[in-house]
Amino acid sequence: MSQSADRALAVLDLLGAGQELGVREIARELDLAASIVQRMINTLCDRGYVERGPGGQKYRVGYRAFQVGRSYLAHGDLHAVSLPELRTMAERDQINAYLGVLRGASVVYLEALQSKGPIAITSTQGSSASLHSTAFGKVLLAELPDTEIAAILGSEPFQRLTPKTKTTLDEFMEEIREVRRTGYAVSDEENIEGVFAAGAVIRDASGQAVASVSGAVPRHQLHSDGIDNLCHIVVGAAQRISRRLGAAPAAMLRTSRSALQSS
Amino acid sequence: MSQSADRALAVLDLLGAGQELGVREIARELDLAASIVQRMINTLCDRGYVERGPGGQKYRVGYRAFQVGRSYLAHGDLHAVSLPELRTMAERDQINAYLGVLRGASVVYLEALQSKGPIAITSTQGSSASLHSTAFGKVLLAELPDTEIAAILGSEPFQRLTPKTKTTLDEFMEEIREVRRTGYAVSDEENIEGVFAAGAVIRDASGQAVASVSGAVPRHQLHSDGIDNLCHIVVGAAQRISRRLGAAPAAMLRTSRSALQSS
DNA sequence: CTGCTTTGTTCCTATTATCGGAACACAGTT
DNA sequence: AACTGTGTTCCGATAATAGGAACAAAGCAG
Repeated sequence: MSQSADRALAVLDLLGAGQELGVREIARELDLAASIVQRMINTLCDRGYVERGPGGQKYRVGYRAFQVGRSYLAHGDLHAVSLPELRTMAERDQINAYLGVLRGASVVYLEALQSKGPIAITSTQGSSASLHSTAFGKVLLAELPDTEIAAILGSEPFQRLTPKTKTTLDEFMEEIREVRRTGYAVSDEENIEGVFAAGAVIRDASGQAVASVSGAVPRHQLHSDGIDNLCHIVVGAAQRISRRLGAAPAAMLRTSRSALQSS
Repeated sequence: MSQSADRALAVLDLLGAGQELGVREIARELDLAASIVQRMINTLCDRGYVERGPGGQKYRVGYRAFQVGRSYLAHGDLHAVSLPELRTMAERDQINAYLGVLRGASVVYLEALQSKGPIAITSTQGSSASLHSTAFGKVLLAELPDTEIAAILGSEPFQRLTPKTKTTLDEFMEEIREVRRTGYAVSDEENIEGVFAAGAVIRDASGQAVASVSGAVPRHQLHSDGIDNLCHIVVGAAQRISRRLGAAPAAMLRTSRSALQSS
């Protein structure tokens, strides 16, 4: 809506990818005149959202963006309440523990705790993952009406991430129905090869699904009853978090079809 | 420099304080017309930097700000290299461990690990602290020329945070000389009552001070030789981190007077 | 050393996007 | 029902922005 503001944010978006960029480099990428980018950079620098890299030539994300972004976790009690549960999963149960929310067409990881196990699964706090291949995505999408799910997932075939990734809407909706019945979702090497994950939704006091917990372990590490065990731990954690957010125990069972958000 | 972009960032800054605000509320705070704020909010929302609160009326920081802000830690190896050292401090040595950088007239905490000890010291990742009262501030300022220190600290008397806070430039510079001699700094209940902290700088491959480690413990928890022990641990951690960043062992001893950054 | 290229940065004015008061729709209160 | 708050939309005068061109400095190849 506001061109200048939008361009400034576009610059920030670009730098948010992680690497340092020069003014003309950014200009080329965004297809803008260097002088425009220069002005945006200056404005962003003045407010600390962008800063010069060590070399003094290129620019990168600034400390203010870090501070402001951090405050995202402070809204509500979600993060604070979930952290102890995630820690337990990671430390006691040796499960990689994640907290995520549905934003746009992705899951955004609010927290990602790595267990001390042998294999490191590399999803970090702040990163995002696709919806059709993760337990996160299934469990969060299951809350929405079918038409909306299709709209969010977009055109088929969905991106194939592993041989086991489900790439058609039919396959996916089949599983969504299962998720709605059982109250949890699994991803059996559909997102990352060799990784098995389970997820369950977290509800707030109004009964709406606001986030999701997920636990992931190396596939080969699972014993015979390992899957049931993993699902049990994840569902239990999600329920305890929901209860501490004020969700009524009864509400945690029902599958709310109301929209999570609009946009 | 760019008015619109600056105003959009001002809105983000305001929301970054943590609470949800309405359009007119923001307009009043920033002394702008509601329609301007509305346009900025729309732009910020489109890009995910701002989102509607659960109520649907007010606005808050969005997930994109979180993601972009997170990428601040990915620059260089500083955070990744420091984390294990901080963990050791927190878990093995029962010390609250912090990693901070000098930005503007404050220390910004890149990491804040709480030890499992009895007393929780509440400085969180992303928060900031004053320079004149913390070990962080002393050790980072000691790298700069005297005139610049005075400029950054601003007008006397400095804000009194505890009875032991040093509030005059003379007192402070006295201590800075001591810091330059010993290579580390302490804050004896100068920032928070009952808290004793020690800090040491981290240098990168070029020998420049880029950050600082600090360890804090409850004052009464210190034994007779506790202070020496704390300082030793902190200095050791800072040196190991510096070495892993490529700093030459010799460079870690010298007190660089070169400017850390301009602005 | 010199010319070529690329960088960040500044200048300037036609143009265009922004400003912001006023008006609207809705919600909660009195 | 009148009032006061909210978020949101409209639109013409106006002021801020756009962006090509020019500059200084740095890096590199010949």
